[in-house]
Amino acid sequence: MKDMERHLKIHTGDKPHKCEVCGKCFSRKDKLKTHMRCHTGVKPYKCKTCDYAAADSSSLNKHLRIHSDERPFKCQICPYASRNSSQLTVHLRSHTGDAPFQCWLCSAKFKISSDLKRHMRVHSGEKPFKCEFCNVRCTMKGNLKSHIRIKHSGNNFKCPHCDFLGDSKSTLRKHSRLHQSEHPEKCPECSYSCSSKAALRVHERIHCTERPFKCNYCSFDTKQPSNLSKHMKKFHADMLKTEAPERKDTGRQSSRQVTKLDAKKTFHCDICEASFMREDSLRSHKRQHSEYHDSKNSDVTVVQLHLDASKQPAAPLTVGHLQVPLQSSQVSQFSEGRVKIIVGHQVPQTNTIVQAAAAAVNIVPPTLVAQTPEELPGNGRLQILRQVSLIAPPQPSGCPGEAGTLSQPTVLLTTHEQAAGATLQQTLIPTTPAGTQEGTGNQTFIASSGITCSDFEGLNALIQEGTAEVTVVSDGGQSIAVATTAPPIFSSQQELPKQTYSIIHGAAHPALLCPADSIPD
DNA sequence: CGCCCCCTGCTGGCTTTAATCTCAACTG
DNA sequence: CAGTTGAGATTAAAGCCAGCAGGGGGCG
Ligand SMILES: [Zn+2]
Ligand SMILES: [Zn+2]
Ligand SMILES: [Zn+2]
Ligand SMILES: [Zn+2]
Ligand SMILES: [Zn+2]
Repeated sequence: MKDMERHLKIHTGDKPHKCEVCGKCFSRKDKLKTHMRCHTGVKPYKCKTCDYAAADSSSLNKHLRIHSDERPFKCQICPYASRNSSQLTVHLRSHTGDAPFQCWLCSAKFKISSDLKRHMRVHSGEKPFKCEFCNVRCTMKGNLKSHIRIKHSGNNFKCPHCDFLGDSKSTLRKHSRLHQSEHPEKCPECSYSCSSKAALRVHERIHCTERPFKCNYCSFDTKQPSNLSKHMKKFHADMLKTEAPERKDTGRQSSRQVTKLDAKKTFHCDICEASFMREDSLRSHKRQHSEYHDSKNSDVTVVQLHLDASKQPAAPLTVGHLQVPLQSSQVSQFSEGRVKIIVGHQVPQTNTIVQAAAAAVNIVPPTLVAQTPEELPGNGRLQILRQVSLIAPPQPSGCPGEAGTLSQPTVLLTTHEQAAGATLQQTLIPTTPAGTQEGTGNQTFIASSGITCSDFEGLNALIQEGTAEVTVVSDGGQSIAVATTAPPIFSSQQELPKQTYSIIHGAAHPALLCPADSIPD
C-alpha cells in the first residue's frame, strides 16, 4: 500500500523534497538524502582494498567486483563475462552487429552513444586540445596526452623551434611561450617563414632546382637527404663515428604488407599511367607531378583561426578582415586541393549572455572537382563545399568595445574564383542582435546554395553541445576569404601538419593579427 | 522511513587498432 | 635520381570500462 502511494508519485510528478543547495526536487526523501552527499562530499561506503569510496552502497558493490574479479554477467555465445549488466548488453551487440548510434554524416555507427558523440568531432574539425609545448592540436584529449608523452617527456625537453633544451616539462613550457605567434622556421631560399618544420619542408619543394643538402666536407650537394648520407658514408666515413642502427626484427605485419598480398600495383596515378605497390609510393610519385606543374598534392589544407580565451574577456571587438592563403606560390594548390577553415571563438566563462553569430558560406562551383567521387570517402564531405562556421562570439554587456558594430557582429565568408572573368560571390549575414537571455535561441543559420539542411542540423547540434569551433570545408575554390566583425584576438595556427599558410591580414585592420600576448588585458 | 538492490544514461579516461608518416636502404 | 621497399614512429580514431547521478522497486 505504502509502496503503491510511492509509486503513484511517479505519475503525478509530485516532488516535495527540495535540495536546499541546488534546488533540485525529488519525489522521495531517501533520494534527496543521497543527493545531498554530492554537495557534502560524504561517502560512507568505503572500499577496504583501495581508497575508493561511494555515496551509495550499490556503487561500492559494483566497485568491489573489480577486486574480486567477479563477472556474473556471462555471454551465452562467447566466453565474455562482464561485471555489470549494461556492459553485457553492449557486448551482445557485437554478436548481433547491432550498433544503434548511427552517424548522420557518414556511415559510421557505434554501440554506445558517447562514441558517436566523440566521433562527431571528426566531422566538425574541432580540435579543442592544444599542446602547450608546440603547435599540435588534437581532436581527442587522450591523443594529446600521448603526443606530450612521446614528444615532450622523458629527457626529451628539446624545443622544436630552437636549440633550447629544458631540464623539465615546466622549463620547456615556460620557454615555449616565447615562441608563440612566431615563425621560427625560415626558408633559406626565400623570405617564407612558418611555424613548423613540416610546413617548411612542403614549402621547400617550390624551390625544386635547389640542392639543399650539402656536404660539410666537400662540395657535394643533393636534393635528397638520403643521398647526402649515402655520400657521407662513401667518402667521409671517418667523420661518421656514431650510429649503428641494428634493427630489431619484430614480427609485426604492416597493413601495407597485406595490401601487397592482395593485388599488384593497386595504386594508380590519376595524372599519368603509373601505378604503385603502395599508397605512400603513389604519394611520393605525385610530388613529382607537383613539382613540374606547380600544383601540390590534394591533401586538405587547413587553416585554423583560434581565439585566445584567456585574453578575451574585456577585449574590444574589432572590425576585421582576414584573407586566407593567397601567396601566389600557394594559390595554385587550392585548385587541386580542398580548404578547410576553422574559426573559433571561446566563450568567456564570465559572460552568461551569449550572442550567436552566424555565418554562411557561399559557394563558387569548384572548377576542379574530383572527377571520381567514388574514390572519395563515403561521406562525400569533400565534394561539396559545405558548412558552416563560427559561433557565439561573446558579447560582454559592459564591454567598452569599439563602437556600435558590437551589437551586430556579422560574419562574411566568401569564395572567389581566380580565373579571368570570375565572379565574386559573397554572402553577408547579420547575426541576431544581442541581449536575449538564452544564447541558444539566438543562432541564425542561413543556408545558401550548396549547403544542405543536414549540415546545419549538424551545426546546431554542435553548438548546443557548446562546441566552440565550427568548420568550413571547401573544394576547389582558389581562395577563401574570411571577414568578420566578431573576433577580438586571433592567434594564427598555421602549423598544422599538412600544408600551412600564412594568414595575411587586410591592410586596414592590422591589429587583428597582433600576437595575443601583445594585447593588453 | 530508511535501507538495499537494480537499471539507465552519460562522462571521462585508458587501451587498442589502423592509418599514415618518416627514415633509410637499395635498384636500375 | 626516381622508384621501391622494409620497418619503426607517430597519430587519429574506435573500443571499452569505471564512476556518477538519477530513478524505480522490494522489504523490514
Ligand atoms: Zn542539490
Ligand atoms: Zn577498491
Ligand atoms: Zn559474447
Ligand atoms: Zn560520421
Ligand atoms: Zn607538442
